Amino acid sequence: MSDLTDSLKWELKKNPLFQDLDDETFDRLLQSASPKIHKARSTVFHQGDAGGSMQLILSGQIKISTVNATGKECVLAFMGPGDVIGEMSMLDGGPRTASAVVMEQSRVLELTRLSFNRVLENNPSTGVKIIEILCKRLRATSAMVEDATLITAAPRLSRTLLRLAEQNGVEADGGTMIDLNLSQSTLGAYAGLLRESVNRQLRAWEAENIVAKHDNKIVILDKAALAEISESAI
Amino acid sequence: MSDLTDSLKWELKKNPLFQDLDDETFDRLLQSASPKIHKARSTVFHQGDAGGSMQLILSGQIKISTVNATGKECVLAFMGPGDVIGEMSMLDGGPRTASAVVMEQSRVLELTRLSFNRVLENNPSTGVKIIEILCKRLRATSAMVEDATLITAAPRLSRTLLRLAEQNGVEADGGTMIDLNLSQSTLGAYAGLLRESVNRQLRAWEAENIVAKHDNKIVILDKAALAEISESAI
DNA sequence: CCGAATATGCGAAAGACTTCACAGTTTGCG
DNA sequence: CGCAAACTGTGAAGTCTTTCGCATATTCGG
Repeated sequence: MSDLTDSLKWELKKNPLFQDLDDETFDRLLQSASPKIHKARSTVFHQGDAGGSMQLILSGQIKISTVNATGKECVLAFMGPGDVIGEMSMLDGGPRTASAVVMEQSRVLELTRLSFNRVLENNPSTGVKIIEILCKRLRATSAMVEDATLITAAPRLSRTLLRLAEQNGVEADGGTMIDLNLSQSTLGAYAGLLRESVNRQLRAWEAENIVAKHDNKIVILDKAALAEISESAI
Repeated sequence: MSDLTDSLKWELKKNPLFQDLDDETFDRLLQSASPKIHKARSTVFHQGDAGGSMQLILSGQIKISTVNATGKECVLAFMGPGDVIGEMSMLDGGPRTASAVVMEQSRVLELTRLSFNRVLENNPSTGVKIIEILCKRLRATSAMVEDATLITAAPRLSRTLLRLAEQNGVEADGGTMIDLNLSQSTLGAYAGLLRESVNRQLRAWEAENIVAKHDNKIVILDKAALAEISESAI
């Protein structure tokens, strides 16, 4: 029996993934779904694990990242409320290609493959929603590949910031603030750069009033300048 | 009216994408599908275009790649017989994120969104096939992101070669031959390296009997050595 | 069959990032 | 409130790739 509150159910109903489901199907799906709290720095699932479930993020921030043999981290995505994570392994049965590490304490709803597949078999429109999610991921990941082939740090970081601004930007202080608690190391792992390089580049841009810091978050002051630096990509 | 031959139809039936379709649905889908020949160096679709169709490759080789503002190419994938390309834009209606450039004269079957959506709406299992295709793409692309964050040329190229060997490898000459006609530039654009770097690294490995050339194709002689170089990733 | 375009093979110099080392600062938890 | 752990900010040296320039080979088309 699920212990989901009505207000949570009502909240979930707004998620596109569930919008086309009739009440009965929706309720049945939620009965086998379990809400969980994950503390900061904990891991929702590990790279290499078998993945029989996906998680819908209700609150918090989670990063999807891998660590290679030498200990180098590579961040693939930052996910927040409304996003689902782990759907790939749930869908194709393959192992987790990356770990999900909690950046800010998060509340997630775990959906099992069994219950979700039942929905999928009988609701073609849910399949379409999943396809949309996967396409969106694929577009984001392809963009990362392109950016990652750039050589120098400036265009790489500028593209990364612009991408983050689109996904997590909020208007503030005469600029676009990237609403994530990012350390320079984590940003580096996402951009494919060393922490030191990120630091130096960011400081240089601060001096030029292209970016600023507020609340430990990055604010893009001069988007046009960043865009131009992006274009100068080598 | 489609001019597909019976032998072609029979061939298509074997593609997993169509396996679960009943004959009537299959025939209807093929009626609005058109077979096309594309010559080497031609483009099946352009980056930025609106994409209302996907292409099933019947024969040939096609590379999926982007070119940035500075003219630098980034190859996302090499696709061959049995693969579909362009499905992402067909499915989500977004613009093409990359161009499809023909490497060897190719025969493709073009499927339109309209006809395919009709199948999708009535055949949940086709949705599942598409989901599988997208998951596979996503795994491949994520792996590329990881590899691309590596700094030095040797591990990057070694991982690229191992990945290509898995996808397009055939046993030959006491090693695994990568069955693609790749120029060093193209390989570089795929690995995120300059043509010169690819050349130097390949020559070095040839001297160490780790790889060899046959028919202008790369043969991996010592997979273990390449794997070890991969692990030494920085 | 030949010529033009494309690919390959190198070498040397220059530049950018990485590495390593350390100090100061901030955060988080007891 | 205070300590420990993380994070930030920098400097200098070293390394590797990039860049530039050519010569040779190959390929494709006329």
